[in-house]
Amino acid sequence: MTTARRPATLDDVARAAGVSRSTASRVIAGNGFTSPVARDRVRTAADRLGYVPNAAARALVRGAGVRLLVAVAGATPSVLDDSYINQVVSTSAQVCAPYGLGVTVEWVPLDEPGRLTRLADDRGVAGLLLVNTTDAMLGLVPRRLRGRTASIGIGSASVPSVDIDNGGGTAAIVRHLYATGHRRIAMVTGPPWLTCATRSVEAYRGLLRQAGLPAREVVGDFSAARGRAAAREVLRRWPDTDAIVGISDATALGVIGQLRADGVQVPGDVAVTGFDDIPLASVTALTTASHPVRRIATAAATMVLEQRPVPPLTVFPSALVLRESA
Amino acid sequence: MTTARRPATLDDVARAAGVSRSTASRVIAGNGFTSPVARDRVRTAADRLGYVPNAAARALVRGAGVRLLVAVAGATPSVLDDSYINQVVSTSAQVCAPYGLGVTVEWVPLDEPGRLTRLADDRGVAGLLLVNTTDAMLGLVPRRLRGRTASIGIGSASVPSVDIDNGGGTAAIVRHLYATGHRRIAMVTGPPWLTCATRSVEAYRGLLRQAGLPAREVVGDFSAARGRAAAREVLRRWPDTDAIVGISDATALGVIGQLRADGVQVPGDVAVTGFDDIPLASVTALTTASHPVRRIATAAATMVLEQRPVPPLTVFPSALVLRESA
DNA sequence: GATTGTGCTGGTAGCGCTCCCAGGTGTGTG
DNA sequence: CACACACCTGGGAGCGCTACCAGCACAATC
Repeated sequence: MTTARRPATLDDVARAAGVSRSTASRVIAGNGFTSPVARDRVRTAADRLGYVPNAAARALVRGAGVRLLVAVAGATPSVLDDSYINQVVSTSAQVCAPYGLGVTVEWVPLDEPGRLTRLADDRGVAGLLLVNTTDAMLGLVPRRLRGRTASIGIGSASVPSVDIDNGGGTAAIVRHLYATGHRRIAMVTGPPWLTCATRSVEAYRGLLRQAGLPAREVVGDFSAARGRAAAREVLRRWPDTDAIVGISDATALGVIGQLRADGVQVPGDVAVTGFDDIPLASVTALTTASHPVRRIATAAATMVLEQRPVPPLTVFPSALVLRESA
Repeated sequence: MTTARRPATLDDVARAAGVSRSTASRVIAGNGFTSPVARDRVRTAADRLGYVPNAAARALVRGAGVRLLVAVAGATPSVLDDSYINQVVSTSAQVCAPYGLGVTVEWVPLDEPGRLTRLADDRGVAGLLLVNTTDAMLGLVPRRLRGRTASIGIGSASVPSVDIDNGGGTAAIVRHLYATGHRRIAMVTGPPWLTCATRSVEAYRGLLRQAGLPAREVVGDFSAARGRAAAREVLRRWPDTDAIVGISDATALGVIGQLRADGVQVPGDVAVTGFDDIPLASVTALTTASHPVRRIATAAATMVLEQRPVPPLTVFPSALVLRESA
């Protein structure tokens, strides 16, 4: 409305409201004593001038930082292209917006966890979101950011974390396969250094051991491409396999693509399951387990932004989603 | 290595290097005259102290802003959940990281483009990335941010834009269908208000008209769910359809899912094509056109960050990707 | 009436940085 | 030898904001 050549500052607001800058600051920031009269006048003036607090100035004086750093561990920088990571970043950005904070993603090489320290030492970093967290990273969070850090996908005492119940989800899947008569169940796993992936594998192993069945594992990396190759490897090593558990939906879709290309019927000859329940899973009729990434990311980002002191570990349940591939 | 209780400031660096703060600033920021000796001493001191410039202070004095705003137009806030948007946000965040800038996403309702002004008026906003841009939005970019704005997916004189060649990609697909003998070609379109989606539709219409064939259009929205419903509608209205062009891969996969569920052979009875070449397209053997979202987003974000004055419109070519669905 | 609160206000010192300006050197030109 | 002009430096102001502190009024208490 106002033809603001120069955007309004707190001084402008204070002058327009006929109070001091201090009072205006108190009203806007909402701390300290203010009379109803002053409150009202400052608010009106601010509205009229279209005043928007300057995030940089506020951050500077508060020593607060202006962005959330999403630090993703991985073997190569290409982890950042992953759709899971994309969702975490995008969701965090949504959560941060109302706080006037931005989001930044960075890759932390597996063999150089120290990179985390360097990245997080930037005073512009207001909080830390650890993804694909390794144990090494937990010890490298700068003291300044303790209490402003959360991890997605690892259980830890030092840093609050939020995760899906990988073990539970995988167990439900394996139980379902067993219940439907499968006895020669293979798994395409995730990278072994990833705690959350490991939990799935452990659930798989545990259940098979309990049933007196041998495990058949091929290492994967969540990708569809690796899933294709892994499918071949599984059938080469154990040709009588009648079910393949994928660590992710992408993996499973890769497996299915390869099997069908090789003339193997799914689920006729081999049942295949995924994990994540991505939108395409319903279209491709994939049996999978739910993985509400956005809810997880929202919970984690909120933990950081609000400095929730209490819940050290939040676990979202994973529900079995039955479709046709198994 | 230094036990930095308090993080190093430029003053600390200057003191350690034995120069004034001004000189240190010049060396770090890399502008103004500095002697090789001073440069070296300052750099060494900065390294030793682990100095990282304070983004907030820098932004404050430069009047610069601390984050890139990705503004996405759409009917509902759920556009922000879209995987395409996720990729744009995530890629932008990667591009912004080295600049010390964060990223924020916000939804601009179709029926309230003015929201854009309010969001962009925040002084913390250093640049603007418009996605799913409508004409109304172009006029609402605050003056302060002209020249710090780019649009993904619209051709416009007022704002530099970068986009995929939707028309060319779709034309290549339609030509391929025609060349392989299809004459009753339907299309599941995108939302009509979206310029970039419209270009695809126009290419489709133009080519059919040229060939003397009637257009068969059903409105979609890029989603797989809508694709399923649209497939039904196409076959209900034009039962003899022998090819369906999807506006996106998700749409196409939805179409395929529904067709197969209804006992229609793909590509035997009906050929189906997508657009985007998402990772799963190769797994599902979908014929499609490439759409390098990350390269597009990188180009757009870079335009904003570096204030490229020159290229008003960058168009990435879209290549036909032949697979088995058509 | 003196004293202690309680509620509110304005002045002011910075947060860490950049940038302008006034100066300092040293080298070349009239 | 004066002068211009390059290159380089330090001093200092100030970006917009918050937080601290002193101070004022008014009421409640002794």
